Amino acid sequence: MRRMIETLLQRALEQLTQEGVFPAGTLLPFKVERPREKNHGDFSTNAALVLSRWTDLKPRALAEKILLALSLDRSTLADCQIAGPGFINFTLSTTSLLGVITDILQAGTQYGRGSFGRGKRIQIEFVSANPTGPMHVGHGRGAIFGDVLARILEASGYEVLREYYINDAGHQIEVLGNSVLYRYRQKLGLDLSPPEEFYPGEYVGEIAQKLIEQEGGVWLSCHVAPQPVVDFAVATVLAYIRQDLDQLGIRFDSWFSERTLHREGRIEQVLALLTEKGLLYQGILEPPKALSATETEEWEARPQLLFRSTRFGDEVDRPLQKGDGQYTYFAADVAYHFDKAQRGFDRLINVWGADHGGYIKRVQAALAALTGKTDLLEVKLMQMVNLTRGGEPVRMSKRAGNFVTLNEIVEETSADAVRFWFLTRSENSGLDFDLDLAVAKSNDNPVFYVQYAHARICSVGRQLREKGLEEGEEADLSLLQSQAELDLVRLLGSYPEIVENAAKNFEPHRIPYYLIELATAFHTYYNGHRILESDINLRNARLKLISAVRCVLANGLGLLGIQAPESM
RNA sequence: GCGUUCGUAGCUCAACGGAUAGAGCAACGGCCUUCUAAGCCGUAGGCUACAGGUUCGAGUCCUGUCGGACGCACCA
Repeated sequence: MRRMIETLLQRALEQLTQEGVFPAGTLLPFKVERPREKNHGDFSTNAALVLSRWTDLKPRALAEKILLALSLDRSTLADCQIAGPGFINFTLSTTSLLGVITDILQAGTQYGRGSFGRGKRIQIEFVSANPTGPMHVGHGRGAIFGDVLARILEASGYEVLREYYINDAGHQIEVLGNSVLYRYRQKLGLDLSPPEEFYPGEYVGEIAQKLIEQEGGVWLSCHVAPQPVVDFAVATVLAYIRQDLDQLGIRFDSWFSERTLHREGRIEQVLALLTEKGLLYQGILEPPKALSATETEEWEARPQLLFRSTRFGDEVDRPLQKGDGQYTYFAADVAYHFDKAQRGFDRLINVWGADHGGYIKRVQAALAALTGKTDLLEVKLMQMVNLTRGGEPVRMSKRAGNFVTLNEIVEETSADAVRFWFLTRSENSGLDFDLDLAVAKSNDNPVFYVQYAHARICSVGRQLREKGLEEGEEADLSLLQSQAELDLVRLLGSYPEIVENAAKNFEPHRIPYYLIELATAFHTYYNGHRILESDINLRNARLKLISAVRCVLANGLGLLGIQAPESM
């Protein structure tokens, strides 16, 4: 419907160009959108406002001309008026408005799906939590965001690959291995002092126990974790992570191991490419400004292998090798992102925590250097989750082992509740998660409100059958005339645009907000109108309407990975 | 110090550069002999942190100030 109005306007503008109102060949941008205020019609365009600068006319005068040039079909567009500073507002005829009910019932689960992403491949990397411990709430936010974004993009026609980057190389992994080995030897009766660095969480002991059960005391005499122990530890932690993800209904298409980059010499390959381009050099970095005076004194200037990321907008050049000659995490990440680029995706999305914000420029610099493309990668930063209990902040530290795991939270509440809670904020605003509120399953979490609307509609269906009645195949929709009914229909009609906007802007939170609005409109309607009227025609028309509502609620909840219960 | 990001009702948050800035919670007052009251209706609550600028039009874009969060080699 919006497209139709756009086309109509386009034609009118072409005509006006021929008449000399606009200079020939000018680009004439304008927008058609649904006005917030409902007495501004069903659709509205800012064309006259935006385009008046190309003419001598005032916006309202130009709007007059556009209006005259429009060839309107009165059976679809009942009214068309100039309002405010020069908006042109379109009002649909009731027949055409009510038509969406039929559209929805025909399309079913397909309603709201779009095709603008068709033929494009998009990769989304998310979670990528280090396999050194269970997932915590912060990971959960990224996990849910990434999962829902993927679903929304798929619903828009994209081919989406969900990938998890496993940081299974580096110092942290050694620490994990040594932590497990320490517990393992302790459990087997050795009296030991803990290693200098180790993870204290309970899960470390569990892994050690499993190791004993599986392999007995073969590693008892080791002081440093041998590779098989490290591998065992990583594999077990990854299994925990998969469990947590399963519990939230999140799956990945691809698990990419950092270690393979090292093992297959991929880092050397990408460094060779950068060398060819003259972007590597041995240099000495300035001490960071953040250091205090004493820290600056301790700063050890040493030559390192550096990448000229400043040429691509980064603040300083970035080291690719550590003092001991090992590659930095960044070096592996350059190789990883080059690999992604070579896999031929049209777009890459990374979902990262806000604490990685300072990392974006250098990765984009690396991609720009290697591929020449500057807009291939989009990074969505998830702001921090502040965990509170009864309003008091809960301090979390992996080092101290006192963090609250994602698993605990999901168990205490539900996957649906956690999903909705996280999704009803835009990703770049901080998020407070109060354990007591979430556990209370109160109305503070509107997921129940939306689900309840769905359950209520299903309940009407049950009532209908209990009374031995049937929903008619055909219904006279023109009987739907009340304000509440038309409001509901308007909302139903806007759903596809909501999904499209969510996909285009990478903003999943638009869906839950829409669903709350739709549920509100439904609850209002339900309280004021009886569906199971004695008049069969009215009843059938209303049944069609609420079936359409049920369908959109189910589709929307489906996009969020949330259940649409038939009863509550 | 530099960078990123945020600042909207008492609280938690919405608002593709559009028209009179909206929800939920909390507060107050109503609605269950009828399809689920996990619901509905109403009242109250705002100089969108502050000051300039761009625009026909700014919570939204630009500059500055104030305040919070996150980050700033040799971790990942």
